[in-house]
Amino acid sequence: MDISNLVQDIASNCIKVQKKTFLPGSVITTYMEKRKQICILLEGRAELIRYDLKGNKDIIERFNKNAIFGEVFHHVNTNNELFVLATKKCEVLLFLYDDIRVKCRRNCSFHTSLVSNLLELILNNTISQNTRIEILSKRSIREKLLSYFNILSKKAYSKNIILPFSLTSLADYLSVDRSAMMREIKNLIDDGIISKDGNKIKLLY
Amino acid sequence: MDISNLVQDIASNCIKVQKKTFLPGSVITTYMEKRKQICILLEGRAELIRYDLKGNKDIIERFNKNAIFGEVFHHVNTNNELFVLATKKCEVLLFLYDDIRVKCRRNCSFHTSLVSNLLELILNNTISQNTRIEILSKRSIREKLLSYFNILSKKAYSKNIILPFSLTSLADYLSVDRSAMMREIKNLIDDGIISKDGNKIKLLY
DNA sequence: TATTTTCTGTTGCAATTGCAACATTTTTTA
DNA sequence: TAAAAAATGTTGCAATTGCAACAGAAAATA
Repeated sequence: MDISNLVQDIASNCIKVQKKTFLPGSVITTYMEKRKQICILLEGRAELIRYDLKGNKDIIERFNKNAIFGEVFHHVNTNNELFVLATKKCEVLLFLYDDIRVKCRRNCSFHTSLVSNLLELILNNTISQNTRIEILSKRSIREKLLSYFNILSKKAYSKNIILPFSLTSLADYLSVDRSAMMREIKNLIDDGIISKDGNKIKLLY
Repeated sequence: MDISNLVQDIASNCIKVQKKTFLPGSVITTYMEKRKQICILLEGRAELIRYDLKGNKDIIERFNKNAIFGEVFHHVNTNNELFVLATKKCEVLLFLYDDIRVKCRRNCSFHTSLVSNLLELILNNTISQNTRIEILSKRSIREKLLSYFNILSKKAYSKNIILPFSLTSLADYLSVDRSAMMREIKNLIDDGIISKDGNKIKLLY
């Protein structure tokens, strides 16, 4: 999908869509009840975070290019605020869901196209979410790892896969303790189920 | 959201949207690569299932009224087929994503409205998914339970909550062993954090 | 290039969890 | 309403996991 056309259109159209730049460390948005904001990350990297009761920083999600996020996608409560922080320089499209939904009824072609683009972005997001849920549903670290490796393998049409992020991030994604995950990876290697060279994994079954 | 208008419209319109009835036990759809089907459950109850390597029936998701599902939402592989089975009598709307996406560009008001409705359904689905992911991300059964109870409590604006499904289903939803969950619920009661009467839970903090 | 930060890898230990196997109660179905 | 099925509740035990605390390698930054 190409969002650049969309951005072009926006420049010459009516609804309240903002394009903004955020420097690393700055707050792109906060989620608070009933604002229904949608953001599209055109460029850069950001994190959805929350500070828990003990004051620990809790990274809930990481966003890369083409990610779509915002409070419309979350059940937000007043007493646990969520922030989106830029971790690299970000270009972001910001608008309100209601602006899209309501004005669409006027049958303006631009909005139709925006909704259609939106649909595609959200759909991609949904697929990733379903994948993650399926992995998180597994009961053991071993099953989580294998399930994740299988998905990567099928996407790549190969038994040789390259982890798209660091092992530390992988542990976050699988939502398990990193050292326990490392131990389990070692077990998988010892059991002859996989082999590993850096961030390259080979499935041996 | 009211989907009945949408269904009415469909009767008098052009795209290939089917409305079908399924009896309990029958297969509503199977997910196979690259068909991009979308289904909306107007009435009834269904389950997304898979048979794992050992032949165990694996319930991946449960669908109720207004649920939206279909292979567009999943990364599907040829060798692990997914089925949607009706568990009660179901009324289902079936169509292909591409039929919606492509014809929308012709700027027909019905399709615009369908896409807009679709957007809303998918958005609801995304919110549920994010909620579930947040819960599944917790490392212990206790945290999972509390996190889930909190969400229910905030939705209900009350410390008194009613579980929307059985404890057995709750264990499935949290993706933990049922007996271990029961034990942890007892611990929460013993520690004076919650009280419980049947499917009614009271948060004591 | 030197220094700081992040990432990888490892281990012991205690706590949590899944599993299996029950009895009992409630709900559904014939 | 009787019988079957599903849900609840409980427990011991073994396996898995998280946690803490390291050391060394690699990457990022000044």
